[in-house]
Amino acid sequence: MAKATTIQDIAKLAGVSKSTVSRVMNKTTAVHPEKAAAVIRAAEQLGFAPNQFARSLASGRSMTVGVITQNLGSPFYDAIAQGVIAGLQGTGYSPIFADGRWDHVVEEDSIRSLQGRRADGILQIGGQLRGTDLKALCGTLPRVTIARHLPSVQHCCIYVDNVQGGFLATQHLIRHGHTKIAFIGGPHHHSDAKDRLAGYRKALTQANIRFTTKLVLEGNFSSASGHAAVHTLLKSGEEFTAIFAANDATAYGARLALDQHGLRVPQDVSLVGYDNQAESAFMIPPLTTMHQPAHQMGQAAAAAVLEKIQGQPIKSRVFIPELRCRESVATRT
Amino acid sequence: MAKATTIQDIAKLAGVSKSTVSRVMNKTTAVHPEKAAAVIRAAEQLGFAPNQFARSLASGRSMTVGVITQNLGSPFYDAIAQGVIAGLQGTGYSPIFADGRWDHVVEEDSIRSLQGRRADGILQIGGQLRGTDLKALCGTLPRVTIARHLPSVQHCCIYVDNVQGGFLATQHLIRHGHTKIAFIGGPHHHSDAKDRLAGYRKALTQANIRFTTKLVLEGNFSSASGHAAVHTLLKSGEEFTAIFAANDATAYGARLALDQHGLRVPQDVSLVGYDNQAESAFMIPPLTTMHQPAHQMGQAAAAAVLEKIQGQPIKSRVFIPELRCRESVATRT
DNA sequence: AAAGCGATTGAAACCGTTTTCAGATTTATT
DNA sequence: AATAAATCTGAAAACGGTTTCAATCGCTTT
Repeated sequence: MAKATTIQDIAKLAGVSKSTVSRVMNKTTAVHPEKAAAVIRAAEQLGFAPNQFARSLASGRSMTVGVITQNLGSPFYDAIAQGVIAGLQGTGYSPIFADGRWDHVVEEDSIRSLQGRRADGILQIGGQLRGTDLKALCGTLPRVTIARHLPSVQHCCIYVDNVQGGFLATQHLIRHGHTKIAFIGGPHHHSDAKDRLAGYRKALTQANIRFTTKLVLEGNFSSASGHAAVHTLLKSGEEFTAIFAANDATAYGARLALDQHGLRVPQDVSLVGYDNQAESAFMIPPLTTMHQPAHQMGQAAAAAVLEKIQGQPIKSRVFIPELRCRESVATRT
Repeated sequence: MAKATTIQDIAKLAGVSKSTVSRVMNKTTAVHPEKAAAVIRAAEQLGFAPNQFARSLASGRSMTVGVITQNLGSPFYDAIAQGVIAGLQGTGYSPIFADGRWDHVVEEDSIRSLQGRRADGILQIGGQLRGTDLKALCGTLPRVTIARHLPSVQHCCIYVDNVQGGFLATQHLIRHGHTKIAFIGGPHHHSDAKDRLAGYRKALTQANIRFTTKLVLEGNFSSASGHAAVHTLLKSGEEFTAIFAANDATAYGARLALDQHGLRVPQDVSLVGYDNQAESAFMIPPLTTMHQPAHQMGQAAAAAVLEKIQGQPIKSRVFIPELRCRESVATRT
């Protein structure tokens, strides 16, 4: 490969020293305007792209932030990742991704690898590692966690209040006259799913509706699990007039199963999802769902980690999900 | 931050020279087993994580491949990106992403930035840059393009045959007795959209069905555009019994618009999409669509660029999309 | 006119590896 | 036993920047 042009080449062409070129590129010290111009001209002429490795090695800063993702491919997490990318745009910092696959071990490896690449900060999207482990692993490396709340005060988390989200969704159904509301959740151990369930129970309690485990089904955030859950529910014979699904994908599956059993939405069964996935507005009928500002959270987290890298103290931030009313909920008469 | 341990520290602790430590770490030359053991012990004791920057700077290889994405957030491209990640897993190479946003200028900047990070290879997903520009920009840097066909022989492309895809989708409708088939495409200048349209026309021609521009609508791959297109189509008064949408998102929008006009799918209008997005299997009715092996393409591309980095010659590869028959197409009687 | 000061500048050290080169030690070959 | 070949090893030179340090220059201040 044609050897890349270096700072040295530019120095020669512009008739100055390496140091001066470096100063022009980084604006760290004033240089004579005339020489600066010459340097810039030379750089353009040679198509100079500074070697980030050399730069990082010398300066000790890598100008990257490590992003630990889990299951890419899920709309909510994808949107966060895109928010992170957007938030880093134009800051001089580049994201470098490592996948944790919701697995302690893989996640730890990923962090190690990011450390090897000397990331200046860590952005953790979801994940399994407890706060203390994370702390032990990263030391004082600036880090912020997205979409997860770690109780450690030291740790900055940008997350949404899932209890409140579950509460609002359920309350919406209750306000439309529903009392027999099924909940299709996520895996029992998943904290988001647990929180949404807690919100569901809270709304029930507040409305003096008796909670019954017969109306809560376990899913795994997939459409297939929503589909299966509705079959199970119908077979159980338990009555219900509404379903709150722990995410939109689950709601899609539930919707299809209802249709296959001849139940109409919303006339026979009302349906509320969670995530406000792009497709939801075009479902039949358009799905009422909880909107989470995922993109915005990603951006906020990017900004936060940058501040932290600059040594500023930052605080955790919690977002409140919002109800998006569409047409999948009907009033129970 | 506590200064990271270096190869030098290990050398001192193990009583050997830096060179020897390096050799042990990389297994480049045999070293006396006893010394090697001492080095390994020392490394573990100190929790050594080699500085990738220094390593890359010295060796000239970065062990990264630059991935240029366009609009992240679209299922097809996302799936490719995930395939790339999967394909790189365990190879020692890490992906580093840069977004091109379907914009010449941004894309060029992204490539520059990747060059600054001294990526060993470039993986371009979609994009605008013509082959020649790309070549001028990257020089001999190994690169492969995904989901786009650049005619330059020198260039390796991993793509799907969109003409064939459009043909198969349309043929499927024709075989079910449809002759008045509308096509909701993408932007006129988008090559995927153009190719799918070409396939549509080819199928029509082969079946001796007259092509009319009144049945082709311009969309932009969004659900909203599909929704709008159906409104336009219905208002135009042009008869049709089937719709072929250039992607699934467009099909969702079309589906909703049909529903809002009291038209049933598939009884009144048959519908075929393109992409086989995860949600499509759970639409009402489940959507018949063209499946593209996106994940597989991403993996293939990752493997290809790795081979190219190792100096092996590689060739372009074209995938054929497959029809996934579900329930959105009915036989016209 | 001597001294002091700020603005510029280049030389050289340094960042943590890899890699080349040559020397030292062993082992194999005649 | 002498020589050649193979095996290990450390010193030192890259790699391409940043940063410290001291020096130079042109002015301003006593």
